[in-house]
Formats: sequence, structure tokens, C-alpha cells
Amino acid sequence: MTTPVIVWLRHDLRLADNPAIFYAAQQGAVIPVFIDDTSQLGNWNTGAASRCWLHHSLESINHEFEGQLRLFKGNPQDVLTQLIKDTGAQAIYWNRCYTPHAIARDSSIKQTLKSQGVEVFSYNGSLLWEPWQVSKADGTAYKVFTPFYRKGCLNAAPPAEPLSRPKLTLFSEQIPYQHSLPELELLPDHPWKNQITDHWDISEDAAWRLLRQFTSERLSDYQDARDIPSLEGTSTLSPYLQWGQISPRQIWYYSQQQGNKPGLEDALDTFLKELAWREFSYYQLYHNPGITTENLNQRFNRFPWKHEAEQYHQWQQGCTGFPIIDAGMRELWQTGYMHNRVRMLVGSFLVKNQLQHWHYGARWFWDTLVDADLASNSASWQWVAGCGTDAAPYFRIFNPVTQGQKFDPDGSYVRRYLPELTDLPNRYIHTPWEAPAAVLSKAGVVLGSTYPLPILDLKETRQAALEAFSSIKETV
DNA sequence: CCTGGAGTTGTCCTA
DNA sequence: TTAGGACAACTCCAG
Repeated sequence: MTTPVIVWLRHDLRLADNPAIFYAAQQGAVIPVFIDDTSQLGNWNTGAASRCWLHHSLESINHEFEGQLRLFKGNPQDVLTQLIKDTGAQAIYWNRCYTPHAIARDSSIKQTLKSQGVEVFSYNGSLLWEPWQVSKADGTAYKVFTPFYRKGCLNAAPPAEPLSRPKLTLFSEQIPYQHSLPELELLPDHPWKNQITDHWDISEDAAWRLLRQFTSERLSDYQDARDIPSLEGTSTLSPYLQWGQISPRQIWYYSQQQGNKPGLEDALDTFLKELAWREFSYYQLYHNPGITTENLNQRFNRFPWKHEAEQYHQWQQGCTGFPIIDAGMRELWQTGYMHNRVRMLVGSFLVKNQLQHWHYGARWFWDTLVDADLASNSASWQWVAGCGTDAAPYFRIFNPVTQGQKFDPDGSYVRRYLPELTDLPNRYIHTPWEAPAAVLSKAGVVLGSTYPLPILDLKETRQAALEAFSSIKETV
């Protein structure tokens, strides 16, 4: 029997286009390993919704490994050292992670294992371009998306072509201290977990079904449909990307192949640009590891945030009295996902109408999103708050009523998540407080009882936000 | 070196 | 009813 080699899986739970598995398979009997890292990831341990997703991902990929996926819990350094000793593995393979703590953890482990004579091979399995390979002519990092993408990325060497799914020889000996999946306790002891996973088919095959369906049926309408939250206009591939059930390279090349038809140019370009936004988030996090907690624009360090526990709670629970906001927050709670446009609206509401710190929004999203991604989450919250790279201008304050009327004109998104408003006519679906008493009563709506009254005044809070933003201007 | 146009996702007021 | 301008400051980048 050949010497076994370890593949340490993290955010790359797929068999195809997985460089670590691909190259390990050429070397010997593969020991696929997943470790629930209980050391600490800098206060960013995997959130509850993501752990649900992870549970099902591991279950699914374990089938692909014929039940030979080895699960552990603990400090990866310790687990791997022990495992190498016990199995006689001579080499370990992994695909890179790009969050600050993972980079530090992996480079330390790499150094230690190498000093013990173990070969360590790491690959890019989750980005189109390595963050250190894209820079301006003067060598510094881009700060604006469009030149980053158009000049920096598109003029660089193209992403590697996806790798095929290798034939594997699997290591089959017993490892006495490995865990079963339930022993990892990834699922919360709460019925909420079922709501989340009922909405998703979690596997590498499911990711591909989604991509094929998206490119064949939905790409052509992507430009317009992606803004309408009641439609399935977006790809919803984000959680699969986050856990690596599909790779960005697979999406990049497959969608270009399928979208290479007259009339699809613009839609394809817009879709690829969304993948590039994911890249840009990782790029920003790599070059500014502090963005998970610190304002990129330090002027915001003196922004007069308020923290009102009750208002925060109303936002979290989707009880603000603004239907599009509440529908979004309840979509998040029920499905672990929220439509992109609605994410912007609830973000703007928390940060600008409520003047609460973006940290609170980022934390809640981190815990409740199945696609929670430290890079995208941090960069996007800073974007909404106005303190990030290429941020939304301070005066861009979304009006939840106007946005609701524009992007959910028939209220079908709102009604899906707020059944208590089902019978309200379209005319009042985004402004129930303006409905005459007779209309409310006919619809069975009692404001303040079956559905909340608005918790704030949009006009006043908008004005307060403009003043707060003007208070931190450089010239003042 | 300087100069000027452009930059993910809006809203409100005025004419 | 609809279109246009105001609402900052700053970075990137082509000329």
C-alpha cells in the first residue's frame, strides 16, 4: 500500500476542481479530513446558520468519499500532528483560506509540519485571482472596484481552468478518535435549523443543478430580474461558493460558455461582475485585515452612532412596521438567506435610519446567513455604512417605501414573509399606516397588534442621518 | 507633472 | 407628469 496523504478540507467541500484533492490523489491513499476548529478564529467562529449548512455539506461529501471522511474537533495543529503520527502520512494538502486568522493559523501549521519533515502543499481553490497578484502599476492595492476588475483582473493572467474530478484511492484504516457527524454538534438544538435546511438542497450536485438552471433559464433576464426580490432572478449560489460546493472558476468558465450567445453579453457581464465583487471583497480583506471591525475610513471613528437595544431587536425580528424591511429580516430568519437588494435596504435602515453601528448588522448577518462570508460581509456592511472602499455616498439613504413600491410593486415578496398583510390591497402594502380604517379592518390588520406601527419617522431620521454624516466631514 | 472625467445598486425638490 | 440638479470627497486613470 502506498503512503497515505492527508487532504485537510475547509471551505472546499467538493470533488471536482479541488486542487488539493486532485494533486493528493496522484500521490497515494487519500485521508480526507475535516476539523471543526474550536481554537478560535478571532471572534469569527462559524455562525449558527452556516453550521447548519456545514452539517449537511459534510454529510453529502462523506457519501462521495464512501463514508471515509474523517471528522475531528479541536485545534487543527494538534489534530493534524496526532493524525500524521498515527497514520504515517508523509504529506498534507489543502486549499487556501483567506481570512486573517486562517492565514495566520495555516502559515503557523505549515511551518511546524515542515519542521517535522512533513510535506505541505497548498493551492488556490476559492478565488479567481490571488489577492497579492493584482495591483496597480505602482505596486499598491486598488481601492476602487471598476479599475480593480477591468484593469487589474481582466488584464492579468486568466483564472486557471477547472480541474476534473480525480479517481481516488481512499485510506480505510480505523482512526479510533475520529468523531461521527452528530458528535460535531453543528446543528443547533432548535427547530429553527429545519426551517433553514428545508429551503436548500445542500450538495455539490445541487450546486451544479442550480448553475445549469440559472444559466439556461435565468441569465437572459438577469439584468432586470435580479433586482426584484419576489422573483428567482439571482443565482443563489453564494452559500455553495462559501463552502466550496462549487468553485468560482467553475462558475466563471461555465457561465461564459453557456452565455456566449447573441443578446446575452450584457447579462453575462453583469453576472461575472458579481463574482468579481466577491473577489474584490477578499482582495480588500487581504490588504486591510482590520476591516472586519475597524472603519476603513477613519473619519467614521467619530460618527455619532446610537445603540438602542429595543430598536435593534425590532430590526432583528422584522418588527419595524416597514413591510419591505420586515419581510427581508424574516426571509433571513426563515431561510438563512436574504435577497441582495433587500440586504441593502435593511442595511441602510439599520445604519442610516436607526443610526446603529454597522457592527451590529454584521454580527446578526454573520450568525443567521447560510452564505455568511467574512470578506463579503465586512466589505458590504462598510459599503452600506459609507465608511468602506468605494462606499455608498452619505446622501444615498434608501427609502423603504419608495424601494418597496419600485422593486416589489405588487407586494408579492412582502406577502410571502408577512402573511398578516396578505389581504391588504397593493396600494397600501408598503404603507399600511396610511390605509383607511375600513381597509385595514377588511384586511384583518390591526396596527400595533397584528402588525407594528412604524417605529420611526423616515423623513426625520433621514434628516438626522444627513446631519450626523455632515458632522464628520473633514472640513468641520 | 497636471487636469479632468468617472466611479454598483438614491432621494428630494424644483421648474 | 417628468426631467434635471444638488447632495462630498476622494481615488483611479487616461491624456
